[in-house]
Parts: sequence; C-alpha cells; structure tokens
Amino acid sequence: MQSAHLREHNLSAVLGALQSAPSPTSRAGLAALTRLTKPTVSKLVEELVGAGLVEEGAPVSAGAGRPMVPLRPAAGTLLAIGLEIAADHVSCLGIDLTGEELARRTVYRRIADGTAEDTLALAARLVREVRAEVPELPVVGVVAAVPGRIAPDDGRILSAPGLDWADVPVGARLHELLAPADWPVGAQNDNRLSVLTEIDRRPGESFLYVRGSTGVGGAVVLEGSVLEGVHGWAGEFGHTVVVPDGLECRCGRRGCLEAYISYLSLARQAGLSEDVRLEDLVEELARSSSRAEAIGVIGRSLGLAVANALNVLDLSTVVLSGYLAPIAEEITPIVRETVERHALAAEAGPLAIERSDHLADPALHGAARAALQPVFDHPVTWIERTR
Amino acid sequence: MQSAHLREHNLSAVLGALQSAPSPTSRAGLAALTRLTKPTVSKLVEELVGAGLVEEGAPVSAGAGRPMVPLRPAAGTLLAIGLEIAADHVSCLGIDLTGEELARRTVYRRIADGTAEDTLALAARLVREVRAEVPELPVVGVVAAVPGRIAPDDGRILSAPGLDWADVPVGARLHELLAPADWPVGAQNDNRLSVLTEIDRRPGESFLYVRGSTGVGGAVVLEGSVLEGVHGWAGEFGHTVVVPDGLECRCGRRGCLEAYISYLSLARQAGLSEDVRLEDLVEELARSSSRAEAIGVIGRSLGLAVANALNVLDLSTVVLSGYLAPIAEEITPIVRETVERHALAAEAGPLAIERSDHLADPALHGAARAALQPVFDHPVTWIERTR
DNA sequence: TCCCTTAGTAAGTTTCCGTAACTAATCTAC
DNA sequence: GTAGATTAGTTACGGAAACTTACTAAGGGA
Repeated sequence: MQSAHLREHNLSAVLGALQSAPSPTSRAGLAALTRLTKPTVSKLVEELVGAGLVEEGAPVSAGAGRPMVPLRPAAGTLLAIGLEIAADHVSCLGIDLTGEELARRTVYRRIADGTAEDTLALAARLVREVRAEVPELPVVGVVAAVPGRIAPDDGRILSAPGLDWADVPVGARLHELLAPADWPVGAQNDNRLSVLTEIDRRPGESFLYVRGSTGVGGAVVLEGSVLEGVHGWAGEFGHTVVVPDGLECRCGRRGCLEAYISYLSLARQAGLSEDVRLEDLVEELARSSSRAEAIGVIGRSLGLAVANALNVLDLSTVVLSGYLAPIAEEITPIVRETVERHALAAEAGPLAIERSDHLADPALHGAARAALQPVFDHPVTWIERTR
Repeated sequence: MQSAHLREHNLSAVLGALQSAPSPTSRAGLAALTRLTKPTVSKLVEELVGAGLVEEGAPVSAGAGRPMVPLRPAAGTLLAIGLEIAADHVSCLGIDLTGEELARRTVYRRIADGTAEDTLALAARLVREVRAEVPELPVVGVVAAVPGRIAPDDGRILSAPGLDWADVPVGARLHELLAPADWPVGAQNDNRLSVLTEIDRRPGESFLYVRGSTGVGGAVVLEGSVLEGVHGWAGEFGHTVVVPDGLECRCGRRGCLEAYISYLSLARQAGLSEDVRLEDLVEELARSSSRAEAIGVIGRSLGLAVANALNVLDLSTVVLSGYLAPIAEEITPIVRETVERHALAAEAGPLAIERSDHLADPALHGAARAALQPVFDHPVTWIERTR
C-alpha cells in the first residue's frame, strides 16, 4: 500500500465506523472503534467536517467528564440516486449521506408492454425530476435495481424475464440519456441490492438472504459484505434444484426452487392470475383447501434449498424477505424442520430463521444506498470535489 | 490502519508477490506487482534479505538494459511442520520457505484401533524426529490435517468418524506433548488443507474444490483464499442432499452426496471391503457389470451437488481431487452433462471441470504450507526473531 | 563506440501517524 | 462551593514510512 492510500483508508474507516455505529459517536469513541489514536481521529474528523461529510451536534453529557461532541454523517450535502425498475413500476429515490429520503418519484406501468428504450427514457426522466428537487447538491451517482441477471462490470442486463428484456446495456444507456450530466451509473440485481438494507440493520453479520418476488433470489452476506461470485450473481439460488427432473421452470430447466415457491408459481397453485396482489394471494392460499399443502410445499422446497446452501456456505442464519416475510410465521416451522433435518450446521448450534423487517421498497433503498457507497469507500474524492 | 502496520503490510505484500510470482522476480518486477516504487521495494527487500527470508541469485540478463538480480524466498532458513492424521497412517513433513521438503516421517497404523492420546503421542514423536533432522532452523509452527470437523479457533476436533474421535483438543494437546518447545500448533480439516496445494498452482483463481477420500469434502476458493464460514467448514458439501430421503449416510441423515459417492460407498457398491486399495476398487468397478451404473451414479450425484453449489456461489470452475482425480476422465462427461443441465452459470460461459494434478499427500503438504503462512502474513515477527 | 534501455541506489522531502502533555468541561464528594 | 476526579479533545513534537528526483550500474544494438 502506498502511503497516500493510508490516509484514504483511515478516512474511510472513520466514516464507515461513524455510519455503522448504532448511535452518534464522539471522536474518542471513533478512536476506540478504529484503533487509531485520538489526535489522528481528530485530524481525520476535521477534514471530514471541512468537506461537509460529517457534522457535529451539540455537546452531550454522559456521566462524569467533559461532554462528548456527537458526530454523524452530514445531512443534505450529497445526493445519491436509486432506481428500481420492476415488472409494474419504475421508482426513483434520492437520499443523502444519512440515508434520509430527499425526493421520490414513482410511475406505475407494465414494463413488459413497452420497449426497454421507453422504460429507460422514463427512468431518466424520473432521475432528472428527483435531481431537480435538490439542484444544489452534488450527485454521487445512480444505481438501478433490475430483476434479472446483470454483468456487474458494465451494468449490462443479460436477461430480465419479468421485464421481457435481454441484453440491454442499462448502465451505459442511462448514462447517455442523462447527459450532459456525467454521473456514474450502474445497475445491479434487485435482490442483491435489497440485501443492503438488511446489512445496515445487521452490521458485520453473516447470513443467507432469501427474497421471494416474482422469482426467488437472494444473496450471501459474509461479515457484512455481499458475496459477488465470478459473474456477480452469487446467492441467486432460485435455480437450486430441489426435485431432480421436477416441475418445469421458466428458466427452461426442471425442478428449480423457483418453479415451486415463486410468487408466480404460488398464484398458479392458488388458481389466480399472475397479477394478483400479495394480500389476496395469501388470503386465497389461507382459504383454499390446498393451503396446508401449499405451505408444506413452500416450506419443504425452501428448506431443502436453504439447507444445501447453508451446508456449502457454513452459515447459521437465514433471513426471509419479500413476499416470504409476511408468510414467514407460517412457513418457518416447516423450513426449520427441513433445514435441521438436512443441514450439518444444525449440529453446531442453534439455527436462526428470521424475518426481514418489512421495509417498503428494499430494492429501491438498496439501490440508493449502493449509489452512496463510493463516498464511504473513497472519501478523498469527495473531499477534493467540495474544495 | 496504524502507520506501524503499513510496513508490515508492505513487507507481506512483497514477500507474497515473490512467492506467488511464477518465476524469480527482480526488485523492479516486485515494484510493478505491488505498485510500490523502486526505492521502497529496495528497502523492503533489503530488510527481507537481511532477515534471511529472501535470497538473491546471480544477475540474469534479459534483452536490453541492466540485468536483473533474481529474488526468491530463501531456502533452508525456517522449518514449518505439517502433520497428517489419516485413517491408516500418520505422516509428518518439514518444509522451508520455498516449500522444499526438508524431512519426512510416516507410520502406518489403523488409527481407529488405538486411543486418540496414543495417536497424538505418535504424532508428537514424528514431529520431534523431523525437527531433529534440521535442529538449527527456527520452527514456524505445526499444523495437523485431520479428517473431521474442527473448531478453527482452538483446533479442537468436534468429530472425526474415520478415526473414531470426538471432541479431541488436538491443537492444545499436541502443544503440551511438544513441550518444552512452544511452537504454535493448529489443526484443520484435511480437505481444506489439501486445497492449499491447488491454490498454489492457481494463484488468485476462484473455484470449487471437491476431494473424494473416505468421505467427500471440499472447499470454496474465492480469488485465491479459502472461504471459512462461521464454523470454519464452508465447502464441506459431502452432506449436500442429492436425493431427498434417499440412502442413509453415516452422518445419520438421508440422501447425502457422501452416501452415494464416497470411497466407502463405492467399495460397498463394488462388493469389496472398506480397506480396498484405490487401484483395486477402480479395477473392480471397471470389470464389474455394474461399472457403467456406478459411474453414472457418481457422475449424476456429484453433478447435481456441484451444480447447486455453483449456482449459489456463482463459480465456473470445479477441480476434482482425491480418488476422484484418477477417475476424473470417466466421470467428467456425466458430471458436465448434469451440471450444465442444472447450473445457471453454464449460461454465462464455458464451465471448466478439471482434474487436480495428482500430487501425493496434498493434505500433508497443505498442512505444512499452512504452518508456513504466518511468515508470509507477519514477516516482521520473523525479522525480529532472526536478530 | 555511442546511445538506448532497464535495474537498482542515494539524498532529500512529504505525509501521516503516534506520544506526551496539555486544556476543556462536566460530575461528585466533602 | 470548591477541589479533585473523569472523560473529551487539542497542541506540539518526533519518527517512520514511502515518494520524488536524480543519479549510477550494466548490458545490448546500430
């Protein structure tokens, strides 16, 4: 490491500690968290405050001693923009360093009915509108959440069946549409972005994240960071085989988890249209005579896929999200029973199957959060830019 | 990071680059690899040479310009000791910084027939004998490879069915038996150590490593480092479920991969004793009328487990090792067909199924290699010790 | 033989962090 | 109410590491 990088590294460490700390923290607290000395932290904080990335609060007394000056990421100094392109809507969200929502736009529309170009033009319009609400703030970047497989390096969508898209260079095209603005624009899988909101709530933990939406996806989180994989879709285990040569899946294979427990499959099992609202679907499943059976299928399929994933990854926590969260209480006993029957990890200690707190639009928030990440990773860039 | 750690970091980077570089490298080459400047690398190398960790060769001319001074890890300056405790033997290997073998001892014995204490006493004796062959060298440490599940923090064996051991504190007990020597002693799963020899041959790559021995184990390698998992047994997918409620496995569950393709299961399928030698087993499988069937079962079971692991981990390379290596050519077509039928990664590009070069005793070499690791991670410790 | 190229070194400078000692501000005990 | 304890934060200084610039060393090719 070059010595110039040491400063960046430590600035990033201080800012990161500040963000992931549960409550406002003093310089002294940051020194303890980062294992740097107080004078060093003071200098780093001074720089961050000067650049407007950190702000001080009014001194707070906590028992004996001089009161601490609480520090927190500064509100309203930067704009990070998240996009969500889902099957039936496009949303855009602008947040600042604190994660506070600054502006939001949503347009409901069946995306598969239009062309990708139309949708990207709409998305670009929403981005410009959000940006126009806080025109004075510098923009960190734009990240789009898309339900499909994406090449992480260039933000090109390889396939997004729910949108009927294939081979769309979302990142590059959005960048063009947003010209003359020259913001970094990226695209990532919606499940992998959703997990970011969960990570914020479980800093440093390791867990398997399972999100049910039209399909079934997820992510692997190891000590607070998302596993990438060589193509950038590690953790996407909707296509884990749970029944060799079983039901046909929309991916063309047979016996995938998704063929059994995706939202679409469930709707089909309940005899409802694919556009059914979740509440109606759950209600219908609850009313129908096949409810117990459907819940059983979900629980056992999911349990088997999760057990195998836990075995390979050696994790002991699972977080259920998306449409799986509201039905978590019903399926958890069956999932738990199946996982404990199959998973080696069950021998080593208790297995946690938890429900994601049901935050609205986790993918959208995760996208904005991802757009913010460069500030935490490379604060020097933003310190120089504010000069 | 504290500034004092910067030097350690860079020393480690230089030494690591030197080790993983394919051929002897000059100071200038190291500067390019580590992105440090030439004067900085010169100073770091001077320190490493002074401590005897690196040695210079005779200048070599390569085209125009001043000839480079080739550098390489120094031979014969340190002793790292690896142990392998297998079902039928105990081996001990001493290597130096270059990986060169300095001494070796092996004793054949059915470990399950004796007590763990007896075996550990034998292991300690072999360690002392190996050490006695090169008494002048400082010992880095001892790492034991054990076929079982191990708590990585304290080297306690939770269970090793092949040895008939359970809850044996191998690391701590070996340390006691080796007193008054106060070397760091650790223990790790044999599969996870075997993969280290494969990593040395594929620096920086990501792959799934599958090793067939009495059981079936493996490891996940991401960009050159082994995935740990929360209990330290990530990648041990012998107990991936390939047939729900299928054959009973020795772990007590049903349908595990291991129940279908482990060495023991194969011997049983061929109607042979569990002690059969691999050559005989393969020959018998080849001769028997059930050969095609057995190969088919192995290929399909392994293929399914591998496909699911690849889906979750998003890898596109599999390395077959252990007893799977010699039969790799036979099973690869079936494994490939099965994996490509089930794995999402197959869509993204070619899927590599490769055979581990059949090095003898990979676990033993891996153990010695692991014992050496602290020198590469914390060279400062060893520089100070040679003063 | 001269020039070009590449390896490696030397001297001086900058940057960053740590140490030690200090000031600041509050609480507590008498 | 005041002294002392306690914790937060700053100042001044020193040292260590790495960078920049400029150099020497040593060989190849026209």
